[in-house]
Amino acid sequence: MSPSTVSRSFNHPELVKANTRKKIDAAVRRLGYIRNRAAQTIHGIRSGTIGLIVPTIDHAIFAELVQSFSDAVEELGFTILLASHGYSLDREYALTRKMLEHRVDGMALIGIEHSEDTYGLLAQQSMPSVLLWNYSDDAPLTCVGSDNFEAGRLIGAHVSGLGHRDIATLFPPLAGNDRAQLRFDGVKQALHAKGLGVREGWTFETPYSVAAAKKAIQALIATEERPTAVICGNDVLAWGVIHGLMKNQLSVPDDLTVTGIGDFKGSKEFEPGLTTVRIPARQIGAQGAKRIVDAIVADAPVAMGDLISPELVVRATSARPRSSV
Amino acid sequence: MSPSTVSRSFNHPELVKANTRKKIDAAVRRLGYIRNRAAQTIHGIRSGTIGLIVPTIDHAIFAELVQSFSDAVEELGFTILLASHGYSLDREYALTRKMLEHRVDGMALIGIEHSEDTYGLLAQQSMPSVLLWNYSDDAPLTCVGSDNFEAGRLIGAHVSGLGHRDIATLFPPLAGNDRAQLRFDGVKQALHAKGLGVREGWTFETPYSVAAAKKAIQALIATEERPTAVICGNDVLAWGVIHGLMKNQLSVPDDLTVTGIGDFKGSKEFEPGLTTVRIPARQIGAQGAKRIVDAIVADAPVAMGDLISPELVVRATSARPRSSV
DNA sequence: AATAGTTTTGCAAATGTTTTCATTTTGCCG
DNA sequence: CGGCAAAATGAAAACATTTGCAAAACTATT
Repeated sequence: MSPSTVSRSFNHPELVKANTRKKIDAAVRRLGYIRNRAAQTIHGIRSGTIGLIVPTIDHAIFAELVQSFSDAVEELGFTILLASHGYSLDREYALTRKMLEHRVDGMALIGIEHSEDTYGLLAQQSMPSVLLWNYSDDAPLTCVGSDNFEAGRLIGAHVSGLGHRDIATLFPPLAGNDRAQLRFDGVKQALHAKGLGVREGWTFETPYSVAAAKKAIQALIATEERPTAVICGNDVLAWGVIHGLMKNQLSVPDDLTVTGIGDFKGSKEFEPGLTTVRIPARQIGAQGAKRIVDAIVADAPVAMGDLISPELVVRATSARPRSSV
Repeated sequence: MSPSTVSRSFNHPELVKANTRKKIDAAVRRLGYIRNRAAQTIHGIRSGTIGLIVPTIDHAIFAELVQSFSDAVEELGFTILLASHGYSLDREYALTRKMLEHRVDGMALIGIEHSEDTYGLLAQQSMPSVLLWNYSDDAPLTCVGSDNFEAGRLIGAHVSGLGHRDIATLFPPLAGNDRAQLRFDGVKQALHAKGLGVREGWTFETPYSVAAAKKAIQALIATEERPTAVICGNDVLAWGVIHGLMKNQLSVPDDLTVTGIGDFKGSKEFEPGLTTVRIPARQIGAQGAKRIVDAIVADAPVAMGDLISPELVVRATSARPRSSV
């Protein structure tokens, strides 16, 4: 009947007599009582929330990641505080602060590049944190993700290995986006290894959308010289390119090879099936969730990260260039 | 220097001397102090969080909705507590409870169909709430969304108006999904109005994925008789159908008319452009956020809902059936 | 029936903040 | 420079809960 007993009945039921517990349960139901986690939280008890800040939820990639992360985290009894920063690392800092005010038990961010302030904040509050999506051995925090440089390298090697020499690239804006930057670097390295470079004027940067990519490729093919291959920074851009080419009666891969990175849902089923590099979003989300929750409940520093290897997936949008056949 | 002054300096800066405020700010920075919203919350002060529960984040539609809702809500100073129930209304109830324990200031749910318990809980806690995505005049709570029945009717009328008689439908599972159910009802009504029915054995239900739709349509066209049109419950299924047909060298719309519902990002740019019904997810998200925040800050019951009309978008995947040309 | 032990319950302090009220400080005017 | 109002600060109560400790209520043993 006293608050203490009610509290115990919720948190340590074995300490209260079955009979009292029953009475309490009845009263709780009758009054529609819902316990106040905010009041628990100020006792240093875990809030049961984990902050997740992504650049955007709008894109296929992150949606899949958020979903799997959220599933895994809920499974383990936590709830997600979600926010998106629209590729602004300053905004990311502000959002991180806000989540700390809410006393989240842990934080997950996308990528390894973050503002000094953000890193400082997390360290200073000794907040269990994990970086998702990209992996690097020397990241300042535990990370669970793929090697985006390697992903770029794989696709660059594949395309150049097919004999392409005139290669264009289409990437989302690289600033403040280490994932895209690393992929791009990987592509360049693979081409250099074959003595190739990306031609000046054939490296395009467009917003992350089918529409933008479609427009960009149509501008490109309207010019005199055409590349024989277009390496895209992700699958959405590749879809846009393919549709742009279809629109102009150009055939993939006969006229141009087009590749993506990511292997988003649907990329396999599309016709023609997209050649890409698989970055398993679901696995990253699930594994990342496990890591952070482990760190929280064990109250131990977050353990080593996980490298989830990217994997080349050759389907039907890449082929030898026509001239070289 | 006393807690009271610090508190005032944060919440009513005009009440503290500029000089003291400066000292406090310095100390705050030096110590890395972050104020504890949980402790504020127990004073009946708003928590600054809004609960959003969706069936899944994984699909294009909801991702877009979540993004726009989240953007609008952040703009207004709130943070989102996000969870997904995987189309289980019981799970939705449990998640709602959890969010109430976290003392969210408001709740947003998808669709109008929810468990008795969920509605009871929200009413009993007099929690400001809004239902997103679907609109109905006699919903138990304010809703901001489109008229999904009308969406179905529009596309049904369009397809039958083109002269199609042999029409198949491909929908996601209807149980516990009022949006899909209403669309389907709308399609049926439009066909009945023309004296048509959906043929027994030509109403398909598949999971919500390109892969599943592709598989389903390939099974269908392998049979003797083929429909001349396939009405899909959403754009993702339509994409799957189109790719399935392409795979089998069938042409859209020459061999079959294929339509979607939703007008997802990309549907316009895909080749051929998808005929569909636009349900403006961004607008719904933004408007829904506005409604709920208004209700929270005004401390008034959530006002009337908003009907955001669906709109037929005829592109290149629908045409008169060949036989009737 | 008294004792000892065990189980169950309640009391009180503590948590980090806000707010009301009272007290102190400041600034101004004569 | 004294007095007074206004401005700034602090002390204390309040919020909903948890927890250590003590009291109370049982149970079992003699």
